[in-house]
Amino acid sequence: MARILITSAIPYINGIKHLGNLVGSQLPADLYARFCRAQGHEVMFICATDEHGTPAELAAAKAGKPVEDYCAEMHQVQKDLAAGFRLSFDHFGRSSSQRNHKLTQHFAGKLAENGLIEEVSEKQVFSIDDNRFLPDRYITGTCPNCGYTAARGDQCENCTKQLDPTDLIDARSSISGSKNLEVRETKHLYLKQRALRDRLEAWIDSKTDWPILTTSIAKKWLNDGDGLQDRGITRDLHWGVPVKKGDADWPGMEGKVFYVWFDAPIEYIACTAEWADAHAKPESAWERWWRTDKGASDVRYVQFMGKDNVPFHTLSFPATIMGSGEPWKLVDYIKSFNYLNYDGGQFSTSQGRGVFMDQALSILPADYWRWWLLSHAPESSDSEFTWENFQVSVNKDLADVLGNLVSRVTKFATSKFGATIPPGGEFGPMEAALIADLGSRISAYADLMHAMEVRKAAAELRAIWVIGNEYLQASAPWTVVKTDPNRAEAIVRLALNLIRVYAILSRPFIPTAAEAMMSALNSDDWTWPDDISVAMRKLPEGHAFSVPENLFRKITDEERLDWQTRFSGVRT
RNA sequence: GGCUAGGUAGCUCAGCUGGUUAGAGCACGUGACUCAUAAUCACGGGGUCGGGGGUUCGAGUCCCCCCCUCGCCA
Repeated sequence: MARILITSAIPYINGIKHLGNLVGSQLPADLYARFCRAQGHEVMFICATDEHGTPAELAAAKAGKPVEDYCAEMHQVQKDLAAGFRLSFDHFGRSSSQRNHKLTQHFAGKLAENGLIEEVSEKQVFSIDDNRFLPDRYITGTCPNCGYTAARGDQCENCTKQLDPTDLIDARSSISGSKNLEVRETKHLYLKQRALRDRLEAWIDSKTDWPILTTSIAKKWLNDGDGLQDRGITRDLHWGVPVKKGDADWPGMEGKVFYVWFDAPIEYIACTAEWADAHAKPESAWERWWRTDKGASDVRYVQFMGKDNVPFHTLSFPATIMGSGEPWKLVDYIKSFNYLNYDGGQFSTSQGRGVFMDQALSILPADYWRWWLLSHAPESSDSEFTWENFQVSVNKDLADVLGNLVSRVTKFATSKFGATIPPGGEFGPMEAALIADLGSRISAYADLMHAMEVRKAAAELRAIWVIGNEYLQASAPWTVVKTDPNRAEAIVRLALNLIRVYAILSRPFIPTAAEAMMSALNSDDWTWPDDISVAMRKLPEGHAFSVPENLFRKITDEERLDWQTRFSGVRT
């Protein structure tokens, strides 16, 4: 039994995530976590909300709420949606937790001790009416280059020229519109990533088993232009982790907070501590996952994320860990995803385009989405959601191939032999062939799941479902029963056992349906079928079972057309 | 403009270091079956592997040029 630490990129607190966000990290991470648990491994599966930063402050202001209240509410919303999608986090924490405050301050203190923090004075635009410094992109004005009147402080979107906020003509705050701005001097902390560049590169180079998508992005940042740059890790904001050096105050940094991208990945660790707190466990309970000097040396740490998050996880966060000089666990494997597009364009949170998690659950149960999203996960390239494809996949794979199989087996068995496992006959050559085929396919499936080949694993699972139908068609118990009832009983006994095995194999993808199957078979034995021959004889003769409700219903053309129209426009 | 990844049957995609008649699922056609959610199973039609050169006994698979899509960056 191995110990596996799994983290999903933490979703930003601001708003409900769309299906593209879901399939890019949380959902495949859940698939892997469920698979590892099913195989009997010890798993710690962590996710949280990423709560700090300007967008959260602005969203709270727009909602007319204190930012603390806004974040607490949105955290609960996201937590409920995660539960709705059956995401099996061991803990769903918050980057605003006290645990994360302490740990973030701790890391900053260690980095300072090791000479990796530099204090830099810089000039930034301060909005007197907003009583805050403005990040460059929250300053609007007229572009001096092309005259575009809505240019941002960092770049003109019209002529793409890079700008400095002070270049803008008629600059104003995009928060309040106020032109009452002035340039003020402010001091910030920089993490000297350059000093860690060679160590980071050596570490990346040692990861020969990582996907090219991951390492190429990291190397680009290490080598492009002047190479890896030092990075500001503080901001002049109110909402965030106050800048401290461990437990001590940081002279000159009063009233400032750490930058959201500094504290967010640290939340992976802090969240595990939150988990321990929530379960009244001692410090050692979470430290054994993260501290290699306290039991984590045998932990395999896997991160899931969209490709846009790769630089932060391959460079920034490792720089924090390495720079601390303490024996924290570094990531062992990064599984990154491309983007899911929506009906010919992109999913867009800001434009409200596509299907969002709450909307998805309001029209169909989680399993339907989980199956489609995972079996079409954007692994090798971007992939595309279309309603036609969704309808066809759900109807064919879930309703016809799997759902109907469960239905035909349980109904036939009940009508001919009653609602117990029939005792007659023996398994013959057909059964032996099926069991042998099943054994090699399950082994292939497990290998793909272990390798996190999500699409291929889904295809293999589907193929495993199909051989159940093939077997039934070939053995034809509905014909055999007329002349040789004992033989028919053996066939049915095998088919019923097969459904229990399918429940185990399918649970990582479609947990709700899998549990319905297991429950219909009146069993609670989720042991992975390493010995398939034993697993196929698990349900004893006379064991009672029931006919479940249809596991999946079909999506009608009318529904598909309705949804297509309903979700074509902008979310309101 | 630079960089990444792609462009393979109507659709969604597999095809590791080049090697027998290019594969899967869906869709389509024919047949079988009737236990089942008009489900299932078998068989079949269909592709000059974006275009053009080149290397090789042999290229979807390597090299060069061009075209197109997507993303990142400047």
